[in-house]
Amino acid sequence: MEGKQREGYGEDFFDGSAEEVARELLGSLLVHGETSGLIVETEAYGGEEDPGSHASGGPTPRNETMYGPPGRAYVYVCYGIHDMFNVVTGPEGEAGAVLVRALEPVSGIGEMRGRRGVEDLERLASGPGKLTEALGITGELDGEPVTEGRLRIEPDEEFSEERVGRSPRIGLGVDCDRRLRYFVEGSRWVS
DNA sequence: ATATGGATTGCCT
DNA sequence: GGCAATCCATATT
Repeated sequence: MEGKQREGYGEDFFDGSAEEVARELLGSLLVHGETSGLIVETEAYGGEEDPGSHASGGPTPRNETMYGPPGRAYVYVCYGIHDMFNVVTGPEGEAGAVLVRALEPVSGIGEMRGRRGVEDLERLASGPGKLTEALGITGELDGEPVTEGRLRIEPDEEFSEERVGRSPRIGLGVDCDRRLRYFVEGSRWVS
């Protein structure tokens, strides 16, 4: 055998609820070109019943990707400056997504440093806007599958329950009770 | 047609 | 710790 390529997840992996997928994505590898990082922090966003979700007001041109098939990238601009990377979850027709908030840099670190203009490893991808800049992810990738192609999510590490921390989601003016943020406890790479 | 406010970051005091 | 930067979808007139 040669050219052994790591298997990515299938579309069915992302077909569950945003909460399930958010938990399961911890320890997966996010890959774009030569650059990649281990996912150490995520947040779950639901559909119309979730006041913190972009889909809380029903379908609009902006959030239409969230209603599409699972396993696609949902990328949008925040504060007019930063791109945010999410993966669509749940069945087509139902809105749901998981926001990836932080990565542990794995490969292409020189390229990431160049894009970020930062040397410090801990500041390379420890935040939702930082990791998209580090990996070169932009709105152009909105709707792209992460199961195949240039942008992929692959299985890598597994974190046991006691290593997984939870907290309310960050930066929302609503829903400060539910703990829909998942992160690797004690990781240096969390935002 | 115009006004508002973010799923943030980095630089300032 | 506080706040400006900066774009566009969405709400309001």
